Amino acid sequence: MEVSNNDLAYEKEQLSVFERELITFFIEMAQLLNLPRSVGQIYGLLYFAKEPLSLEGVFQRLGISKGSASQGIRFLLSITAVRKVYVPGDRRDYYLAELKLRKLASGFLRERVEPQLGIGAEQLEGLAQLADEEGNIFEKEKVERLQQWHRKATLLLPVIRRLLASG
Amino acid sequence: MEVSNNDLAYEKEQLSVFERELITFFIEMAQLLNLPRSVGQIYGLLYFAKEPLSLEGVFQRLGISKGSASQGIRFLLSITAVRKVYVPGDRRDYYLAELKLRKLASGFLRERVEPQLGIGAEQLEGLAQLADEEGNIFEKEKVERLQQWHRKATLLLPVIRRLLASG
DNA sequence: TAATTAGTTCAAAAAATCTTGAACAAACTG
DNA sequence: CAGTTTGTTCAAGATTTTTTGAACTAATTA
Repeated sequence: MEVSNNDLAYEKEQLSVFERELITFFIEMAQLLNLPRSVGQIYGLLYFAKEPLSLEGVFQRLGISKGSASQGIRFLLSITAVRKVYVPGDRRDYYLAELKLRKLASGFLRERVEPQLGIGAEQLEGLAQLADEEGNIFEKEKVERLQQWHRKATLLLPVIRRLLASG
Repeated sequence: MEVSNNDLAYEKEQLSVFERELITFFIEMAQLLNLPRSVGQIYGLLYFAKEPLSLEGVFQRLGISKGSASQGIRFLLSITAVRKVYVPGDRRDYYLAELKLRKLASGFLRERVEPQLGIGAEQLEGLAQLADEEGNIFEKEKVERLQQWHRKATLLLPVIRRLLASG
Protein backbone atom coordinates (compact mmCIF):
# COMPACT_ATOMS: atom_id res chain seq x y z
CA MET A 1 0.00 0.00 0.00
CA GLU A 2 2.93 2.33 0.54
CA VAL A 3 4.60 3.93 -2.46
CA SER A 4 8.27 3.12 -2.84
CA ASN A 5 10.82 5.84 -2.13
CA ASN A 6 10.98 8.97 -4.23
CA ASP A 7 14.34 8.39 -5.91
CA LEU A 8 13.17 5.21 -7.55
CA ALA A 9 9.82 6.73 -8.28
CA TYR A 10 11.40 9.25 -10.64
CA GLU A 11 13.09 6.64 -12.80
CA LYS A 12 10.02 4.50 -12.85
CA GLU A 13 7.67 7.41 -13.32
CA GLN A 14 4.80 6.57 -15.62
CA LEU A 15 4.74 8.07 -19.06
CA SER A 16 2.00 10.65 -19.53
CA VAL A 17 -0.84 10.05 -21.97
CA PHE A 18 0.76 12.58 -24.30
CA GLU A 19 4.12 10.85 -24.13
CA ARG A 20 2.61 7.47 -24.83
CA GLU A 21 0.81 8.76 -27.89
CA LEU A 22 3.91 10.56 -29.12
CA ILE A 23 5.97 7.41 -28.72
CA THR A 24 3.35 5.44 -30.63
CA PHE A 25 3.77 7.94 -33.45
CA PHE A 26 7.54 7.47 -33.47
CA ILE A 27 7.20 3.69 -33.41
CA GLU A 28 5.19 3.91 -36.61
CA MET A 29 7.66 6.28 -38.21
CA ALA A 30 10.40 3.81 -37.34
CA GLN A 31 8.48 1.03 -39.04
CA LEU A 32 8.14 3.20 -42.13
CA LEU A 33 11.92 3.47 -42.21
CA ASN A 34 12.44 -0.18 -41.45
CA LEU A 35 13.87 0.36 -38.01
CA PRO A 36 13.15 -1.67 -34.88
CA ARG A 37 10.32 -0.60 -32.67
CA SER A 38 12.68 0.05 -29.78
CA VAL A 39 14.58 2.64 -31.82
CA GLY A 40 11.35 4.54 -32.40
CA GLN A 41 10.45 4.33 -28.73
CA ILE A 42 13.80 5.64 -27.57
CA TYR A 43 13.86 8.49 -30.01
CA GLY A 44 10.29 9.40 -29.11
CA LEU A 45 11.08 9.47 -25.40
CA LEU A 46 14.15 11.62 -25.92
CA TYR A 47 12.34 13.87 -28.38
CA PHE A 48 9.95 14.94 -25.68
CA ALA A 49 12.27 14.80 -22.66
CA LYS A 50 12.88 18.15 -20.98
CA GLU A 51 16.33 17.06 -19.85
CA PRO A 52 18.91 14.48 -20.96
CA LEU A 53 18.24 10.90 -19.96
CA SER A 54 20.66 8.15 -19.00
CA LEU A 55 20.61 4.63 -20.34
CA GLU A 56 18.84 3.55 -17.20
CA GLY A 57 16.34 6.39 -17.42
CA VAL A 58 15.55 5.22 -20.93
CA PHE A 59 15.01 1.54 -20.35
CA GLN A 60 13.24 1.99 -17.04
CA ARG A 61 10.71 4.44 -18.38
CA LEU A 62 10.08 2.54 -21.59
CA GLY A 63 10.00 -0.81 -19.89
CA ILE A 64 12.44 -2.37 -22.36
CA SER A 65 15.62 -4.29 -21.63
CA LYS A 66 18.99 -2.73 -20.99
CA GLY A 67 20.43 -4.50 -24.02
CA SER A 68 17.75 -3.17 -26.31
CA ALA A 69 18.23 0.35 -25.04
CA SER A 70 22.00 0.12 -25.40
CA GLN A 71 21.76 -1.09 -28.99
CA GLY A 72 19.05 1.37 -29.90
CA ILE A 73 20.98 4.30 -28.52
CA ARG A 74 24.09 3.18 -30.34
CA PHE A 75 22.18 3.16 -33.61
CA LEU A 76 20.65 6.56 -32.93
CA LEU A 77 24.09 7.95 -32.14
CA SER A 78 25.45 6.49 -35.37
CA ILE A 79 22.94 8.40 -37.46
CA THR A 80 23.34 11.45 -35.20
CA ALA A 81 19.66 11.37 -34.25
CA VAL A 82 20.80 11.47 -30.63
CA ARG A 83 23.85 12.92 -28.97
CA LYS A 84 25.69 12.34 -25.73
CA VAL A 85 25.81 15.14 -23.22
CA TYR A 86 28.03 15.55 -20.23
CA VAL A 87 26.29 16.00 -16.91
CA PRO A 88 28.64 17.33 -14.22
CA GLY A 89 29.02 15.19 -11.17
CA ASP A 90 27.54 12.12 -12.84
CA ARG A 91 29.51 9.29 -14.24
CA ARG A 92 26.74 8.02 -16.45
CA ASP A 93 26.27 8.96 -20.11
CA TYR A 94 23.27 11.13 -20.84
CA TYR A 95 21.47 11.51 -24.14
CA LEU A 96 19.51 14.19 -25.96
CA ALA A 97 17.52 13.94 -29.17
CA GLU A 98 18.63 15.89 -32.21
CA LEU A 99 15.60 17.95 -33.17
CA LYS A 100 16.72 19.34 -36.51
CA LEU A 101 15.13 17.38 -39.32
CA ARG A 102 17.98 18.20 -41.65
CA LYS A 103 20.59 16.62 -39.39
CA LEU A 104 18.40 13.64 -38.65
CA ALA A 105 17.66 12.94 -42.28
CA SER A 106 21.17 13.41 -43.48
CA GLY A 107 22.55 11.07 -40.84
CA PHE A 108 20.07 8.46 -41.89
CA LEU A 109 20.84 8.86 -45.57
CA ARG A 110 24.58 8.74 -44.95
CA GLU A 111 24.55 5.69 -42.72
CA ARG A 112 21.76 3.58 -44.13
CA VAL A 113 20.93 4.60 -47.68
CA GLU A 114 24.25 5.53 -49.22
CA PRO A 115 26.02 2.28 -48.29
CA GLN A 116 23.21 0.27 -49.86
CA LEU A 117 23.37 2.32 -53.01
CA GLY A 118 27.08 1.70 -53.10
CA ILE A 119 26.60 -2.06 -52.96
CA GLY A 120 24.01 -1.80 -55.72
CA ALA A 121 26.46 0.07 -57.95
CA GLU A 122 29.06 -2.68 -57.52
CA GLN A 123 26.60 -5.41 -58.33
CA LEU A 124 25.50 -3.62 -61.47
CA GLU A 125 29.13 -3.26 -62.49
CA GLY A 126 29.49 -7.02 -62.17
CA LEU A 127 26.39 -7.60 -64.26
CA ALA A 128 27.62 -5.19 -66.93
CA GLN A 129 30.86 -7.14 -67.15
CA LEU A 130 29.02 -10.44 -67.43
CA ALA A 131 26.88 -9.07 -70.24
CA ASP A 132 30.01 -7.78 -71.98
CA GLU A 133 31.79 -11.11 -71.77
CA GLU A 134 28.82 -12.91 -73.23
CA GLY A 135 28.48 -10.25 -75.91
CA ASN A 136 24.74 -10.27 -75.40
CA ILE A 137 23.22 -6.99 -76.61
CA PHE A 138 19.90 -7.64 -74.93
CA GLU A 139 21.53 -8.19 -71.56
CA LYS A 140 23.74 -5.13 -71.95
CA GLU A 141 20.74 -2.97 -72.67
CA LYS A 142 18.90 -4.13 -69.58
CA VAL A 143 21.88 -3.52 -67.34
CA GLU A 144 22.43 -0.07 -68.78
CA ARG A 145 18.87 0.86 -68.00
CA LEU A 146 19.37 -0.24 -64.41
CA GLN A 147 22.53 1.81 -64.20
CA GLN A 148 20.56 4.83 -65.34
CA TRP A 149 18.05 4.21 -62.56
CA HIS A 150 20.83 3.93 -60.13
CA ARG A 151 22.38 7.21 -61.20
CA LYS A 152 19.09 8.98 -60.75
CA ALA A 153 18.61 7.55 -57.27
CA THR A 154 22.08 8.70 -56.33
CA LEU A 155 21.32 12.15 -57.67
CA LEU A 156 18.26 12.32 -55.52
CA LEU A 157 20.10 12.28 -52.21
CA PRO A 158 21.62 15.76 -52.33
CA VAL A 159 18.31 17.14 -53.50
CA ILE A 160 16.53 15.63 -50.52
CA ARG A 161 19.13 17.07 -48.18
CA ARG A 162 18.79 20.52 -49.65
CA LEU A 163 15.03 20.51 -49.49
CA LEU A 164 14.97 19.42 -45.87
CA ALA A 165 17.54 22.03 -44.94
CA SER A 166 15.38 24.96 -46.01
CA GLY A 167 12.88 26.57 -43.67
CA MET B 1 -2.67 -28.48 -77.55
CA GLU B 2 0.40 -27.30 -79.35
CA VAL B 3 0.73 -23.80 -77.97
CA SER B 4 0.21 -24.93 -74.43
CA ASN B 5 2.95 -27.55 -74.63
CA ASN B 6 5.50 -25.14 -75.99
CA ASP B 7 4.72 -22.74 -73.22
CA LEU B 8 5.37 -25.32 -70.57
CA ALA B 9 8.74 -26.18 -72.05
CA TYR B 10 9.73 -22.55 -72.11
CA GLU B 11 8.42 -21.91 -68.65
CA LYS B 12 10.39 -24.70 -67.07
CA GLU B 13 13.59 -23.61 -68.73
CA GLN B 14 16.49 -23.05 -66.36
CA LEU B 15 17.48 -19.52 -65.50
CA SER B 16 20.75 -18.37 -67.07
CA VAL B 17 23.69 -17.23 -64.96
CA PHE B 18 22.91 -13.67 -65.97
CA GLU B 19 19.29 -14.00 -64.95
CA ARG B 20 20.19 -15.45 -61.60
CA GLU B 21 22.56 -12.58 -60.85
CA LEU B 22 20.03 -10.04 -62.01
CA ILE B 23 17.38 -11.55 -59.79
CA THR B 24 19.79 -11.45 -56.86
CA PHE B 25 20.19 -7.76 -57.51
CA PHE B 26 16.43 -7.24 -57.46
CA ILE B 27 16.04 -9.26 -54.28
CA GLU B 28 18.41 -6.84 -52.57
CA MET B 29 16.62 -3.82 -53.97
CA ALA B 30 13.39 -5.27 -52.61
CA GLN B 31 14.93 -5.61 -49.19
CA LEU B 32 16.02 -1.98 -49.34
CA LEU B 33 12.38 -1.05 -49.90
CA ASN B 34 11.11 -3.42 -47.28
CA LEU B 35 9.44 -5.76 -49.70
CA PRO B 36 9.41 -9.56 -49.57
CA ARG B 37 12.11 -11.45 -51.35
CA SER B 38 9.59 -13.08 -53.65
CA VAL B 39 8.47 -9.69 -54.93
CA GLY B 40 12.05 -8.87 -55.92
CA GLN B 41 12.46 -12.24 -57.61
CA ILE B 42 9.29 -11.89 -59.62
CA TYR B 43 10.04 -8.38 -60.76
CA GLY B 44 13.60 -9.38 -61.64
CA LEU B 45 12.40 -12.29 -63.74
CA LEU B 46 9.88 -10.17 -65.57
CA TYR B 47 12.34 -7.32 -66.00
CA PHE B 48 14.53 -9.52 -68.11
CA ALA B 49 11.91 -11.67 -69.81
CA LYS B 50 11.72 -11.27 -73.57
CA GLU B 51 8.01 -12.08 -73.58
CA PRO B 52 5.16 -11.98 -71.06
CA LEU B 53 5.04 -14.77 -68.50
CA SER B 54 2.04 -16.47 -66.92
CA LEU B 55 1.62 -17.15 -63.23
CA GLU B 56 2.78 -20.68 -63.83
CA GLY B 57 5.76 -19.48 -65.84
CA VAL B 58 6.74 -17.32 -62.93
CA PHE B 59 6.54 -19.80 -60.11
CA GLN B 60 7.95 -22.68 -62.11
CA ARG B 61 11.01 -20.77 -63.20
CA LEU B 62 11.67 -19.19 -59.82
CA GLY B 63 10.93 -22.36 -57.88
CA ILE B 64 8.54 -20.60 -55.51
CA SER B 65 5.00 -21.56 -54.59
CA LYS B 66 1.91 -20.66 -56.55
CA GLY B 67 0.54 -18.72 -53.60
CA SER B 68 3.66 -16.64 -53.25
CA ALA B 69 3.71 -15.84 -56.94
CA SER B 70 0.03 -14.92 -56.90
CA GLN B 71 0.46 -12.55 -53.97
CA GLY B 72 3.66 -11.07 -55.31
CA ILE B 73 2.15 -10.38 -58.69
CA ARG B 74 -0.88 -8.81 -57.10
CA PHE B 75 1.35 -6.45 -55.17
CA LEU B 76 3.40 -5.59 -58.23
CA LEU B 77 0.19 -4.89 -60.15
CA SER B 78 -1.02 -2.64 -57.34
CA ILE B 79 2.02 -0.41 -57.62
CA THR B 80 1.92 -0.70 -61.43
CA ALA B 81 5.39 -2.24 -61.49
CA VAL B 82 3.90 -5.02 -63.61
CA ARG B 83 0.99 -5.08 -66.00
CA LYS B 84 -1.30 -7.75 -67.37
CA VAL B 85 -1.18 -8.41 -71.08
CA TYR B 86 -3.61 -10.29 -73.21
CA VAL B 87 -2.22 -13.22 -75.17
CA PRO B 88 -4.56 -14.33 -77.95
CA GLY B 89 -5.72 -17.93 -77.77
CA ASP B 90 -4.66 -18.36 -74.16
CA ARG B 91 -6.93 -18.18 -71.22
CA ARG B 92 -4.21 -17.50 -68.69
CA ASP B 93 -3.12 -14.06 -67.56
CA TYR B 94 0.29 -12.92 -68.72
CA TYR B 95 2.49 -10.33 -67.13
CA LEU B 96 5.09 -7.81 -68.25
CA ALA B 97 7.38 -5.62 -66.15
CA GLU B 98 7.01 -1.87 -66.28
CA LEU B 99 10.46 -0.62 -67.24
CA LYS B 100 10.01 3.12 -66.76
CA LEU B 101 11.51 4.21 -63.50
CA ARG B 102 9.13 7.12 -63.25
CA LYS B 103 6.06 4.92 -63.35
CA LEU B 104 7.56 2.39 -61.01
CA ALA B 105 8.57 4.94 -58.42
CA SER B 106 5.34 6.87 -58.57
CA GLY B 107 3.26 3.73 -58.13
CA PHE B 108 5.33 2.83 -55.12
CA LEU B 109 5.05 6.29 -53.58
CA ARG B 110 1.33 6.43 -54.21
CA GLU B 111 0.52 2.99 -52.82
CA ARG B 112 2.98 2.60 -50.03
CA VAL B 113 4.39 5.93 -48.91
CA GLU B 114 1.48 8.34 -49.25
CA PRO B 115 -0.97 6.25 -47.22
CA GLN B 116 1.56 6.04 -44.39
CA LEU B 117 2.14 9.77 -44.48
CA GLY B 118 -1.62 10.24 -44.33
CA ILE B 119 -1.88 8.14 -41.19
CA GLY B 120 0.98 10.12 -39.69
CA ALA B 121 -0.82 13.39 -40.38
CA GLU B 122 -3.93 12.15 -38.59
CA GLN B 123 -1.96 11.02 -35.58
CA LEU B 124 -0.25 14.37 -35.34
CA GLU B 125 -3.61 16.07 -35.52
CA GLY B 126 -4.73 13.99 -32.55
CA LEU B 127 -1.60 14.89 -30.62
CA ALA B 128 -2.07 18.58 -31.37
CA GLN B 129 -5.58 18.40 -29.99
CA LEU B 130 -4.40 16.62 -26.86
CA ALA B 131 -1.77 19.29 -26.27
CA ASP B 132 -4.39 21.97 -26.81
CA GLU B 133 -6.80 20.45 -24.33
CA GLU B 134 -4.11 20.21 -21.71
CA GLY B 135 -3.03 23.76 -22.48
CA ASN B 136 0.59 22.60 -22.34
CA ILE B 137 2.84 24.99 -24.28
CA PHE B 138 5.80 22.64 -24.26
CA GLU B 139 3.76 19.82 -25.76
CA LYS B 140 2.24 22.11 -28.37
CA GLU B 141 5.65 23.28 -29.46
CA LYS B 142 6.91 19.74 -29.92
CA VAL B 143 3.90 18.70 -31.95
CA GLU B 144 4.18 21.75 -34.15
CA ARG B 145 7.74 20.91 -34.95
CA LEU B 146 6.69 17.42 -35.96
CA GLN B 147 4.00 18.84 -38.15
CA GLN B 148 6.60 20.96 -39.88
CA TRP B 149 8.67 17.85 -40.55
CA HIS B 150 5.65 16.13 -41.88
CA ARG B 151 4.85 18.97 -44.26
CA LYS B 152 8.37 18.85 -45.62
CA ALA B 153 8.21 15.12 -46.19
CA THR B 154 4.94 15.53 -48.02
CA LEU B 155 6.47 18.25 -50.14
CA LEU B 156 9.27 15.94 -51.07
CA LEU B 157 7.14 13.44 -52.95
CA PRO B 158 6.30 15.55 -56.00
CA VAL B 159 9.94 16.64 -56.19
CA ILE B 160 11.07 13.04 -56.30
CA ARG B 161 8.56 12.25 -59.00
CA ARG B 162 9.68 15.15 -61.13
CA LEU B 163 13.33 14.33 -60.77
CA LEU B 164 12.84 10.72 -61.77
CA ALA B 165 10.73 11.72 -64.73
CA SER B 166 13.45 13.75 -66.40
CA GLY B 167 16.04 12.24 -68.71
C1' DT C 1 42.55 -3.86 -3.33
C1' DA C 2 37.74 -5.43 -3.54
C1' DA C 3 33.26 -3.80 -4.27
C1' DT C 4 30.16 -1.22 -7.00
C1' DT C 5 28.37 0.76 -11.06
C1' DA C 6 27.90 1.74 -16.23
C1' DG C 7 27.57 -0.02 -20.41
C1' DT C 8 28.34 -3.87 -24.11
C1' DT C 9 27.78 -8.32 -26.08
C1' DC C 10 25.61 -12.23 -27.87
C1' DA C 11 23.11 -16.75 -27.46
C1' DA C 12 18.64 -17.98 -26.87
C1' DA C 13 13.62 -16.74 -26.60
C1' DA C 14 9.94 -14.14 -28.53
C1' DA C 15 7.76 -11.75 -32.08
C1' DA C 16 7.02 -10.41 -36.68
C1' DT C 17 7.10 -11.56 -41.39
C1' DC C 18 7.11 -14.46 -45.43
C1' DT C 19 6.16 -18.77 -47.82
C1' DT C 20 3.84 -22.89 -48.67
C1' DG C 21 0.27 -25.82 -50.20
C1' DA C 22 -4.16 -27.58 -50.08
C1' DA C 23 -8.90 -26.22 -50.25
C1' DC C 24 -11.65 -23.22 -52.64
C1' DA C 25 -14.12 -20.35 -56.25
C1' DA C 26 -14.55 -18.76 -60.87
C1' DA C 27 -14.12 -19.23 -65.60
C1' DC C 28 -13.66 -21.93 -69.38
C1' DT C 29 -14.19 -26.38 -72.36
C1' DG C 30 -16.14 -30.26 -74.57
C1' DC D 1 -23.71 -30.34 -67.60
C1' DA D 2 -19.35 -32.44 -65.48
C1' DG D 3 -14.60 -32.03 -65.83
C1' DT D 4 -10.59 -28.96 -66.44
C1' DT D 5 -7.86 -25.20 -65.80
C1' DT D 6 -6.62 -20.76 -63.65
C1' DG D 7 -5.96 -18.06 -59.95
C1' DT D 8 -7.01 -16.76 -54.83
C1' DT D 9 -7.09 -17.43 -49.96
C1' DC D 10 -5.40 -18.35 -45.54
C1' DA D 11 -3.88 -21.49 -41.68
C1' DA D 12 0.18 -23.67 -40.57
C1' DG D 13 5.09 -23.93 -41.09
C1' DA D 14 9.58 -21.72 -42.06
C1' DT D 15 12.41 -17.96 -41.78
C1' DT D 16 14.05 -13.56 -40.34
C1' DT D 17 14.31 -9.94 -37.15
C1' DT D 18 14.08 -8.07 -32.63
C1' DT D 19 14.34 -8.39 -27.77
C1' DT D 20 15.87 -10.19 -23.58
C1' DG D 21 18.94 -11.07 -19.87
C1' DA D 22 22.90 -12.86 -17.93
C1' DA D 23 27.83 -12.87 -18.41
C1' DC D 24 31.31 -9.81 -19.42
C1' DT D 25 34.70 -5.61 -19.59
C1' DA D 26 35.95 -1.24 -18.04
C1' DA D 27 35.81 2.41 -15.16
C1' DT D 28 35.09 4.44 -10.53
C1' DT D 29 35.07 4.47 -5.62
C1' DA D 30 36.11 3.48 -0.88
